[in-house]
Amino acid sequence: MAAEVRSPRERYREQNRAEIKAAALQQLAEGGVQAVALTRIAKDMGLSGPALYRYFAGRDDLLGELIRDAYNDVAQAIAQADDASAREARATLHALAGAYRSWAVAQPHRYLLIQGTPLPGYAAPPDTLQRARAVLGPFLKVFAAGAPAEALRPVVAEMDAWVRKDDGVADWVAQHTGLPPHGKAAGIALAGTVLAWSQLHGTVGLEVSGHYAGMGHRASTLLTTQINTLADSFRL
Amino acid sequence: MAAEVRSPRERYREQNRAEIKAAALQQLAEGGVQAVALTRIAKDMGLSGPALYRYFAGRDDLLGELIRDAYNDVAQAIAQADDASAREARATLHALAGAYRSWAVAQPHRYLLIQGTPLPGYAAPPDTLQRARAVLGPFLKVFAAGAPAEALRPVVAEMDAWVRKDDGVADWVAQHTGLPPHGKAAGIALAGTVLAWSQLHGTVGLEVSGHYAGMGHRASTLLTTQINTLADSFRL
DNA sequence: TGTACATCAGTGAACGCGCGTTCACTGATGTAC
DNA sequence: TGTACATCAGTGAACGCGCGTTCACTGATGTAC
Repeated sequence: MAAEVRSPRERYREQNRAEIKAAALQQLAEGGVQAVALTRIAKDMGLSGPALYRYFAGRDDLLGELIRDAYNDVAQAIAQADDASAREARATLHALAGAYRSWAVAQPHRYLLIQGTPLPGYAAPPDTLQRARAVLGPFLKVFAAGAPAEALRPVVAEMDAWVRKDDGVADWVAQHTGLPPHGKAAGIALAGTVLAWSQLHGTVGLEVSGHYAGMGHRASTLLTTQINTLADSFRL
Repeated sequence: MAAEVRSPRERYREQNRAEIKAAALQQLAEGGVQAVALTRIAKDMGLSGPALYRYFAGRDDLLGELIRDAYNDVAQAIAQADDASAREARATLHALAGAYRSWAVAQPHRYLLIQGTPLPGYAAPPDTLQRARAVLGPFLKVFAAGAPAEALRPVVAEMDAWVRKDDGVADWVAQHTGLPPHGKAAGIALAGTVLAWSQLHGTVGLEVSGHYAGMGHRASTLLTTQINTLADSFRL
């Protein structure tokens, strides 16, 4: 990404877009998605309502941007944890899971925006799947070297079949692991990643939704324990 | 529950309440919580809007009822699976988990109503916690006989401390297991239950939110595998 | 069996609200010669 | 350096919508004597 030269107008425009998004995020944090209202954003910024249509095609467009940003942001957080982590597989796994949880806990509304109840009537743009996969990418590499326990065999088998059938997922695996899609390791990597994702969503989703409130445990303990068990079952 | 004698008026009233709730559930299924609108329910039923205030104090009251019902319903589904299941612990666990998932998949909107993104501005009534616990109650009994693996020690320790501190949870455990709150088994039962809950929510929540769409695995395989692994780690 | 009253279901009008979005427009900023 | 034009940001008025909720009221159903 080369730093492009931008005209003053372009810079002004981008700054305003950013300000609109920031206001939208604040409303999201305060009252959920339904509270994100163009009219009110405009008022907050000292603009008239229609002015926002210079920057976004409409409410759905703005929400789509927030979703895009959230995916990119959490993906980046995990990629950073990946870079910064030790080489040892189990430690890396804990780092990745921790980054995922930290991101979510720090901004629950954004986590719920992308992983919570789907927005009724909102049609996700086609690149959403890729963005979602980018988030989980670093997990693939960790599990690729795993040796799954016997009990995990059914999941691995399904993943094997999947990666052979779906070119998109084969590319995804190849990109993060360098593995050919027809080897055993691809299925293992996918199995571990999906299991990790599911368990992450379980722990983090319940925590972020406030369902652990008044319960006598730390979510971090739960997560650490689950990750350890998962690592055990892949002999990492 | 004795079958009480009801006056015609009372029966009429209850039937109407039920019809209102049914209409609300339909709207919930079609457009999420935000689509549940008293005005439109009334129109669907051939009534004027204000008429509904004879039956519910307002929109929040109606939503509260839907939430109550959903908790009761899923709790009953799980209790039934408990009754119908074999005595063997692992089989029972699979039955409970399967019932949970089946209920959720059959009516995703109701699952999301109670386990999805919290409704902004909706204050859950105080008995909600008890209802939520009732759902998970049958799991306690299954895990009470478990022998948790070494890796689970931190979670068990926190649960031990919790059950000693919180009378509500001690009662809950005692009710479903007959265990005294200060024994080892209480903490084990809680640990298994919370872990199961978390993993159930992970699998089912992602499935119900449509995040597995286009993925090459069956959610049931994932769940079965996870439950097996969990049962292994408790030596069930 | 009949009358007087109380309870309850339901109506229609109205209030007040905020929303997304369109449209014709004004004025400022940038660009080409 | 100056002029003519094009582009763009932003406005104000307006449309149309559905919503939750209150209120005074009508008519039907139930109850007490």
